[in-house]
Amino acid sequence: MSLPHAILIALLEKSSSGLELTRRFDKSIGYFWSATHQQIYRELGRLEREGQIRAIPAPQPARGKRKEYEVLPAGRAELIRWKAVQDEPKRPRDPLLLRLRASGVVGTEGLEPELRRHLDLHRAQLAAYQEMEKRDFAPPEDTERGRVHHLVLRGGIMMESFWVEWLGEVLAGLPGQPPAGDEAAPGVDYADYADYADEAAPGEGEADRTDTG
Amino acid sequence: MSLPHAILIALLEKSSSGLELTRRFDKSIGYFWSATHQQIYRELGRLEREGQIRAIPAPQPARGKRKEYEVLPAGRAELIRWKAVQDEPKRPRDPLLLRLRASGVVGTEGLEPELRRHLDLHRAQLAAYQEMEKRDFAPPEDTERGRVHHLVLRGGIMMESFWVEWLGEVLAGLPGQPPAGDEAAPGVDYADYADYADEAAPGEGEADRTDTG
DNA sequence: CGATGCATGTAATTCGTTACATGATTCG
DNA sequence: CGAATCATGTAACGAATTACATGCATCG
Repeated sequence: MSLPHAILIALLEKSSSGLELTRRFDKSIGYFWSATHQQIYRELGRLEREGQIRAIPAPQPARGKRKEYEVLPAGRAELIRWKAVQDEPKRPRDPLLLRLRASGVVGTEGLEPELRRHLDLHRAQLAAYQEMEKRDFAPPEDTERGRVHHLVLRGGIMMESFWVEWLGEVLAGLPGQPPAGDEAAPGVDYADYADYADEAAPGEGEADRTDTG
Repeated sequence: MSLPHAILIALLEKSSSGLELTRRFDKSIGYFWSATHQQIYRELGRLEREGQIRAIPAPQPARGKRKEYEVLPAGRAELIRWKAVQDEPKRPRDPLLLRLRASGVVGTEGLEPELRRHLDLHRAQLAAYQEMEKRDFAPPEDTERGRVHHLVLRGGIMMESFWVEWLGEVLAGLPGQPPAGDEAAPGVDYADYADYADEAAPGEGEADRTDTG
């Protein structure tokens, strides 16, 4: 539940209207926390009701009219509180990895173009980040915020590098049919293999479970 | 919307009961697609109603009794269809990155222990994956499924390596206060800076878009 | 004054999370 | 028998996604 905090951060960096926030969530902030305008308006309403932000009074407020929000002391306090909260790293949930794994049971047909497409997208995003780094972050960082933003951008760069590298490895390793043999290699049973990989638990080597063996 | 497909994959690899699936989703499959038993039971019900899977007939079915599911032809067909579907890479949504960015506006106090904790967790996960790789995947891969599982595991390894590397960089760069100066460096305005970083859009510099990739 | 784009919202649905409920099995 | 454990579920809620609705501003 971090969307309200993402909004507080964005507003502390610069007071904005709902649509401006939406635009900013398509750029820098959105590079690691995305949100649609519907989510944003809903949260803005909630945060205002709770007294964490307020709409800067306008001369003639009206429905379809621009409304700029700023963070109130309660909002800043909430963000400081939340900043130090502990929370477990979430397991990734990536459909592409799932599609790859599906290839293990129903074949790889049709997957390769999608892998290539993603590789291109990640390459482009990586190039964009590197361009930003070159342009916006010169070596001697002189503000706390500058250092932090640079570290976050480094995260984006390294994350995209990971994708580019891994997708390259997959594309190199996937279409390579077995050098001379067939699909079903001798002596290996599919179901057993699945069992094997599933049961190979990482740190549980000491406990010897007698029931399943 | 990939949970049903994750379940189809798991069941094709090995027919299982709901609880067995839950356990398997804590291991290999869960390393890139997590699910709780409540989600799993709900989906199993839905998939069965839709004729994609069936419960293997038991001698005496009863409520609290083990029920094993297997995939029906319709389910396999659906998985084959879904496997080739195009879909955009999702933007990451990571609270830790958000907390780091929050440090840019409300200070870094209290964040460092959390960063260290995550670093340790990712180091442990990386070690576990590397152990699995060493144990389960010898160089000459002889089945399609073996190759695929290995590539997926490589993804896990490289992803965890990314975290370890990046968190190391953050911990090295974060607490380093400005060598001799103060928080607010001369000549830099916070609001302008935020604006600057936000407006630095990636793909819009058509003028001199030097091809870096 | 009507069309277009900008800006702010509502509604419906689906997916994920948390808490709880109940039946079966095993073991002392 | 009763407690602990395994196994299968229900219910309620919150967050995210998708589709739709409405009001203002400008320009011809």
